Amino acid sequence: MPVTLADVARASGVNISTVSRALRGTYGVHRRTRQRVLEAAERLNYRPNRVARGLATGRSLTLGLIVSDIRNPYFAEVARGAEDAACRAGYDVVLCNSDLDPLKQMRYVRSLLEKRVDGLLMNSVADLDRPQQQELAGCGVPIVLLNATPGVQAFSTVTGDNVAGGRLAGAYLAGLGHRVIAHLSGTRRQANLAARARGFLKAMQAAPVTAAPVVIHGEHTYQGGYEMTRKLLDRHPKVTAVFAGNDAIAFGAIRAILEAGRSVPEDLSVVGFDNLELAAIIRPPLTTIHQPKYEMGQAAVEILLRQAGHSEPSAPEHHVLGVELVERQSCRRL
Amino acid sequence: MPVTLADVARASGVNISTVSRALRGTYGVHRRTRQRVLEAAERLNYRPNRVARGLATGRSLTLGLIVSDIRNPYFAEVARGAEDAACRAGYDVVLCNSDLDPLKQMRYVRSLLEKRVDGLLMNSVADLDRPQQQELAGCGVPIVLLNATPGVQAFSTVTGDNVAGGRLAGAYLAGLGHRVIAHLSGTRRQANLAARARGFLKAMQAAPVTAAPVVIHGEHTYQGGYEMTRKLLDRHPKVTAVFAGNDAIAFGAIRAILEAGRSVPEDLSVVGFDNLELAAIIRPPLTTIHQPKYEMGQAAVEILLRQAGHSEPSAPEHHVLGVELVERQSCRRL
DNA sequence: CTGAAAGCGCTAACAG
DNA sequence: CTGTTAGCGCTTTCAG
Repeated sequence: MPVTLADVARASGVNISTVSRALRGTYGVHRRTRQRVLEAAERLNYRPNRVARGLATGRSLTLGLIVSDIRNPYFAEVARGAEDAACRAGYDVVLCNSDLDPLKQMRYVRSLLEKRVDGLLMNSVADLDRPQQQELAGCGVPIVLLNATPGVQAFSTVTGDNVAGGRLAGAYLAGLGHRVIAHLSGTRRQANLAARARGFLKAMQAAPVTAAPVVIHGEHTYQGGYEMTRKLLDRHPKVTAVFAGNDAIAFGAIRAILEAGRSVPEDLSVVGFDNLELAAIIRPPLTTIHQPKYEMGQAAVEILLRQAGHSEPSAPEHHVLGVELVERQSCRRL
Repeated sequence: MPVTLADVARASGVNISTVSRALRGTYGVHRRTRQRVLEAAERLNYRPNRVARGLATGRSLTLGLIVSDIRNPYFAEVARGAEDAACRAGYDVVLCNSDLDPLKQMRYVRSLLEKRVDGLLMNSVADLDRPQQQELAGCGVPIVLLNATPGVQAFSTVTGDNVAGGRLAGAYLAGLGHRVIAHLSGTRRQANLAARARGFLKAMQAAPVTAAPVVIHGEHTYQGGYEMTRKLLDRHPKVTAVFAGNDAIAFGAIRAILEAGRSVPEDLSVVGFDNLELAAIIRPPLTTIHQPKYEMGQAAVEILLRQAGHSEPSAPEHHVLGVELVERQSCRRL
């Protein structure tokens, strides 16, 4: 049904391969024949079949994006950056939600490879076991990992500067005069949250804090933040400031603080991490570490595109993007 | 480099077409030969090339999803529902962000068609001109539209019951004893917001309201809600309740109300529409009309899948999914 | 039940 | 500059 190269060739009285060349404008083709071809293609409303082209060239002009859940605004932002960059280069991206389930993750990877994607963008693969990681490493297409510790794996990585961010948050709070500061982190296996904690602790060492900082671990979610904070209020009444490992935790923390009849920032200062859109909207507006999510998606795709050309697996690239503190109204000077 | 059907055929001593049949389990193949083939495939770690298969069969097992912006939590939720349903059926979905720009939208459509997607899921095409809509209608793959008025176009549609939702909101507020109620809507061209307004007005007619309801139009965003509400507070001081066309507008409204030194729900009740996750988190928790976003994505994909089989264009299907009022704490009885 | 062979629509040498 | 000719890897008649 759809019109093919052969149809255009027939209509313009030249050979099919001439049509191919004329349409793509690679080789020299006589101006007049090219003209004829273009007209015929236009008239017949010719649309190249990218599947066929993909088979012939071995490149699908498609990238795979595996995130845990696109409903997480963090990943939505990354996805948008990735999609824009891909689109600009003529690529498109197929979206997969893994829910952080290793099996689901591998199923998607295999499926994408069968589709011959030219590159794979996924969040950290820390939850994959050795053989699975091996399989990935040897799959033949470039892979870039989001929020993975650079250099640990054989893959390229793009991440925000978590250590610097943690340090920034800690130093800011200390600079405001706080002396008893708590940190609400995620589960210990979350590499990026661990890095934020590390940075924070480093800042604490350099600061005139009176007590060793309290660090609480839990789920890195709104709910988790809520629960950690209830525990905190209960057990550590002297704390005057808290640094949350991410904004979701911070939102939960604020909720818990308000519910306990105390107020932010009068009684307790809080700073988050990520700078989700919501951070500016919530009351009080949240002071937080901005992570360039859109740019991270973008950077990841650019790496992929750069490496997709080479048939030899290229050396992994590692980008760590700068973060900055966005001051709003959830902290006060002591 | 990758192993092909021919490799497996060679390794198992049968013809390539036998391998093809054995692997897919369509036709009868002797159990023993099938066994041999499967073993060889396993041993060589054979992975079918879906591009090649797509070229041969004419089906790509891929769906296109065009939304205005995946960062909009509404679409993220729809996308997730769509992706889950697609995945379940062995399809995958490529994500496109159109920013509601008609040109971008058409570019994506063409690109997806070149890729031979088996179906297209996109938000309303109201902003496309006639020829563009024609092009879509004749493109040869099933299309389902989100939030488009059912039956107006030649396409299938999936939408929430906007009229019922608007009516629900209006009746609820009236039932609470409010007599002067305002509605904050979007631009007039937004068909779904217009439908919500219609439902609301209908409820107002049936209610013992004293004044004709105030309807304000503006941007259907947080910012828009903020601005409409400032105008409202300024010009219509007697209003005691407002129905916002969507949650984003409602959030902006609440913000404006609080900033004006008044409180929700003590001074002013507000109800939203959509039931974004955020609605439960914000203070005060927002009473709103729940729209089954995940299910809408799912339903849309199911239509697509059903129609993708038939070579003849199937008759458009229209699903309007029920909505319900979720009562939280942003409204009070008068 | 299995093999041979003809494509799917396009690209890419290789000749002219 | 243009035509010929092989494929890309898989499915699908059509014979056997």
